[in-house]
Amino acid sequence: MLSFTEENHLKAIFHLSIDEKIGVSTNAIAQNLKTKAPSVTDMLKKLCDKGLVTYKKYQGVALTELGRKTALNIIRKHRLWEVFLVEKLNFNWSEVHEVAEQLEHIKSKKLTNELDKFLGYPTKDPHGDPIPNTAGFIKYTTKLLLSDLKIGDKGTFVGVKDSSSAFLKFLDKRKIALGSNIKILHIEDFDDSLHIGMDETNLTISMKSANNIYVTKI
Amino acid sequence: MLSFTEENHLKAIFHLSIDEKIGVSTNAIAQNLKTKAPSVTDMLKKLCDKGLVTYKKYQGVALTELGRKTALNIIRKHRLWEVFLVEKLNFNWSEVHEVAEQLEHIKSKKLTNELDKFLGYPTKDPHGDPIPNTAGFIKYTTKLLLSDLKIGDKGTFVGVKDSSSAFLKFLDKRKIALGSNIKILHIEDFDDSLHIGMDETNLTISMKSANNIYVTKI
DNA sequence: AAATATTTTTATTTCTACCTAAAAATATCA
DNA sequence: TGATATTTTTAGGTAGAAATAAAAATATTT
Repeated sequence: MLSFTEENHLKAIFHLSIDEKIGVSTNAIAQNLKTKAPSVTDMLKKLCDKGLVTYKKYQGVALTELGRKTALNIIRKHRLWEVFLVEKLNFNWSEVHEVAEQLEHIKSKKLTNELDKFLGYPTKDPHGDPIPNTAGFIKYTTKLLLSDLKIGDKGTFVGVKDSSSAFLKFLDKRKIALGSNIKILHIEDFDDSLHIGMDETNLTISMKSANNIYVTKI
Repeated sequence: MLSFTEENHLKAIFHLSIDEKIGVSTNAIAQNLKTKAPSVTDMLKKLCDKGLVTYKKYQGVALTELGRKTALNIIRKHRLWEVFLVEKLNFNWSEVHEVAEQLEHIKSKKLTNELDKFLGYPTKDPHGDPIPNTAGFIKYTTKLLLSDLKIGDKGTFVGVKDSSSAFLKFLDKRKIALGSNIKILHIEDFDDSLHIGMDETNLTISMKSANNIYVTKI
């Protein structure tokens, strides 16, 4: 039985492994979990002993197959709960994270699987992130950043990279929601800001924002 | 922000105060929480410092008004989750307790209140126990034990005293469910066992079982 | 009421999850 | 490459939640 802290470390390592091809660094984990490097080192030794990560001093960590499965199960729970909160309990997508961080640690296979069934086996969470299945299989869809599109391109908004509450509220205010169709009308030379056309209105967003928006080309 | 352990102690003290008119004993709490007396003593000091209980060495504890409100909020969450598990996720009433013990510690007012709304503001949990409202008000209904009925009396099964999984499964096997109407047909002199009539069938149950079944007289 | 039994508390220890400060290893750069 | 900077680890310490063993207080019994 893993502690909350152990589970959180596995999750952090999983998320940080996405980009990094090499081992995940101690500092990166510490930053992610808002803790300090020595605490992480201690935990890595423990997780290594438990066979959840491969860890060698000064070389960073990687998840073992078991560790990966475990991390994916936590992420599965997190995302299913997010769907529940938004679809059944009237939560906004910007408020679900904090509560899901607690709910993801509830231990009951039956709970998770029945919740999945109750929600109709959703494949995406409210931020567009894929929900792993029971076996820990995760179906990634190819998506690109809005900032990768050229003038004239059209895309459908399918997810966010940074799902901070502030950014999600920013999108709400501009009525940019999952499924919105976006066309690149113009890119400002001066500051790279994007003029985009949406179903009803046109608006301007910064390059920084465009870098946090995932789209699929249409 | 209270820890799980602190919350569990408050809950234990609440439950143990129901019968006991005097302060709740350290040993009773230890037994209830499957921990040891010295651990409880430590916790009582802490809870006293936080203004949640009144505690004097060797005199037992009682909840303060704040402690009572806090305990009732945890119980409210526990029972709402039990309803959710049974009504939405196909759990049997004998399997909900363990999971609800985890879910009751999730901290989010919005979650609790939205769950309450989602469930249609239930007033009873799957075992017939009343669900406190947001203000910590709990509506007790007068009920008596099946063992208090006399021959010829009729009652409706409205709750269990001992809600252990084993006892609940025992009731399932005999098709005794909340709402069942029971008539006392005969009481055996020899061992006090009860012959009871239910909607369809007649059966015999022990006095010990009858002592765990709450009914309202009809 | 004294002797005995029980309960509760104190003292001390363990384990987990953190921390700071210092040492060791690795990385960077001029 | 050597000096410097950064990262990571070790060492040692704090705080919370538990435990055991022993002491102190309360209850019970004869």
